[in-house]
Amino acid sequence: MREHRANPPSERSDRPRHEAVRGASEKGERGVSTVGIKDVAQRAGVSPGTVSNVLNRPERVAATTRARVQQAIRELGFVRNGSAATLRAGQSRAIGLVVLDVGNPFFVEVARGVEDVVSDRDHAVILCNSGESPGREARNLRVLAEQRVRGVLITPADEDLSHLEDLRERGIAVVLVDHSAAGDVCSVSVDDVAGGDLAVTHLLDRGAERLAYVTGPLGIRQCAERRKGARRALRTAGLPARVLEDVVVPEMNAGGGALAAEKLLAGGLPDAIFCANDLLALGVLRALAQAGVRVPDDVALIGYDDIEFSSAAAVPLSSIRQPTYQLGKIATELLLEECDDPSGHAHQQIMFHPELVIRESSR
Amino acid sequence: MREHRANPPSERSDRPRHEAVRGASEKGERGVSTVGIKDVAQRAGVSPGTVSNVLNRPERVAATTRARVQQAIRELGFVRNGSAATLRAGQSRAIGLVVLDVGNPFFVEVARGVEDVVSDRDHAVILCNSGESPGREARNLRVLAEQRVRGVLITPADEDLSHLEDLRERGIAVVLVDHSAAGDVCSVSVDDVAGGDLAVTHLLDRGAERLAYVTGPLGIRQCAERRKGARRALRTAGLPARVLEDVVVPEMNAGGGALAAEKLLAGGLPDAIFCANDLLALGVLRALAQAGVRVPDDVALIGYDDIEFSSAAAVPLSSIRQPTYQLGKIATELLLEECDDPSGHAHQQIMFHPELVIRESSR
DNA sequence: CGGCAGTATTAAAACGTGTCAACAGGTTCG
DNA sequence: CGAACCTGTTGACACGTTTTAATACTGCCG
Repeated sequence: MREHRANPPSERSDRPRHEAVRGASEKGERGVSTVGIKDVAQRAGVSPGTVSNVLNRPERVAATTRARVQQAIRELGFVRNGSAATLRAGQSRAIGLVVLDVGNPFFVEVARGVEDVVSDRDHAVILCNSGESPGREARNLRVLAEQRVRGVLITPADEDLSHLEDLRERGIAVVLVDHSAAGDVCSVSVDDVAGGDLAVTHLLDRGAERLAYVTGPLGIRQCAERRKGARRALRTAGLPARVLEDVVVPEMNAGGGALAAEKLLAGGLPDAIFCANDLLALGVLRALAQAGVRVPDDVALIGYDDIEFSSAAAVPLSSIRQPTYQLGKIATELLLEECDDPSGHAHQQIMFHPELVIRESSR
Repeated sequence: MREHRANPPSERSDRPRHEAVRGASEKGERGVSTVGIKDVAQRAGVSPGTVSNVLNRPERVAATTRARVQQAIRELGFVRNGSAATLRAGQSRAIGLVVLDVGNPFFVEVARGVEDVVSDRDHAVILCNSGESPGREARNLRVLAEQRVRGVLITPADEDLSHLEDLRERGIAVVLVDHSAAGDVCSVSVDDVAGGDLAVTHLLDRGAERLAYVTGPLGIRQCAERRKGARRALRTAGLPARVLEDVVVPEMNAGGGALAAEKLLAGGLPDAIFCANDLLALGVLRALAQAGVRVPDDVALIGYDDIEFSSAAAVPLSSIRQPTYQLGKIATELLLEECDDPSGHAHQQIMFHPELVIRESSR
């Protein structure tokens, strides 16, 4: 097992590849030489083309031949070289999924929906994390383009969708996830304005008079839309926008929530806090508890996404529930449909409706 | 934008590819034809080899030439075809990471460690989820082998490591994560026996006399080792093994925890419960609370992993903390070291020590 | 002015698969 | 009995990049 193939092996012209493979039937002595479709063909006594057919259109080859080839594949331990296949085909059997935060259970659930659909069609999914940074997002997209993925599911980190347009010009289908868009692209989303409205209306019903909205950067569409919904709720109730204070933090996780809570504690607490996601809310909750503030008695709190942990929190968290798994599932179906028939495909914008879940934190 | 390249286009022999690309300088009209290294070369007035050099060893080409090539790349919107590069090189610039559960914050944290190291060396990481199923694990490994990844980081779903041996015979390096192993492979793990001991010793110190161990399948090494540690703690305290009842559930998540709690409620509650991970513990906690059982007054509870949510739980959860991020980081460094110099590489087994974190749930 | 030591660039040969036109052998039909 | 057809199989080529050995160019010294 020497010399696994260091980077520049330089001279390796005269290795007797076939013999090495054939002679290694005792296994363990095989060495690192890869066995290719040709080796299989030789072993099975057919041409490489037939082996390729067995792999890709098994129905076109006679049952007995097929069996012989498959046995040769097993005996030699052949695994198809995906790069060569992709190169030849012009497309890989993979799609990309670019999310804002893999640490967020919301996206993990979306990913489950994606994977379930994709693996049925034996494709693979390449999961990328943009961390809400447009820079990382761009790098991820470049990698996906290099890999020649069939399509990309993405929750964009900002409103600039020009990178996506570039992808589509290259023939890579794109579906927006949790982000609605103008017209000429598929998208699957949840009505965030309605969600924001739902949350704040609930807090107002409960008697809140001074509110805070804890959020990530407003460049992120979800954050901006939920804010819009929140303000709509105020208008409906006949209240001025100034009763809702924005608290913007750079990261939408528990750390960001803690930071927001510090700011609020320093500046005077409101009656009620609406957080742009549950991670923020959990961070706020913990920081408030440490400061001796009682939820919901001193401050009511509501989050967004209804992740699993919310119901198990110190104070079970009210939240806005979204059909998360469905989001991933439908988006993937749309994407694959577009991949399979790009010309006959009509772009769709699908929008789900969110749902209010009331728990202890705002009771 | 018609006909993106449907599956069997059948006749497309005489398309004038070059012209199509060159003529599309107004962009938007470009069509789907891909621009390759040759197009760039032609545009910049150099040979394809030079373009390749600009991409891979910029220092070998004169500054003025380099600039011209880079401009051509921009103008044409060229992105390198990763498959072709991989095919030629025999290896892709990617490593695989196979985890038991992407939904588990423990593995998400490991993944962060991996990604931070890997992106410094501008490689990519392909994240796969085995869902604790050996079958899915095997499929994932096959995909990774097809992609010709440089190496694989894996938390095996069972004790059968033969698939990994196959990979290594193909020249794909393997490092075990959170799993220690015999001798001829690198591994990075945490002493699970010590962790189990720590947890149960703590519960015994607190006065527990009848215990339960809530765990996933004992085929998973972590579960088995933690159990071993738990029993060692009993022996040390001079107690018989039968005071610790095993409650095995199929999935190590909150749902599994709830299931375990039902069983315990039906069969008579113990004094103290040790869960093989925090997700299970959170599930147990919630189910107990619903049944009106108070933690820690009626039952003490301790989890494992110390994920972020544990401290924010309804009853803040005691747990066993592991250096999770480090686990991913060190494992990746080991893997890349082995990839870079397979012959001069000595396999190492690194083992960290876990730490007891006491919170409300066992106070 | 010839030759020399660099440096910059090129041409051509791989890498392993998928595709497609062509063909062999067999069967059915007129 | 030959023609038309069908099924299985074949060979050769193309996919886009990297790499290596060879070649062109540039000053520079003898």
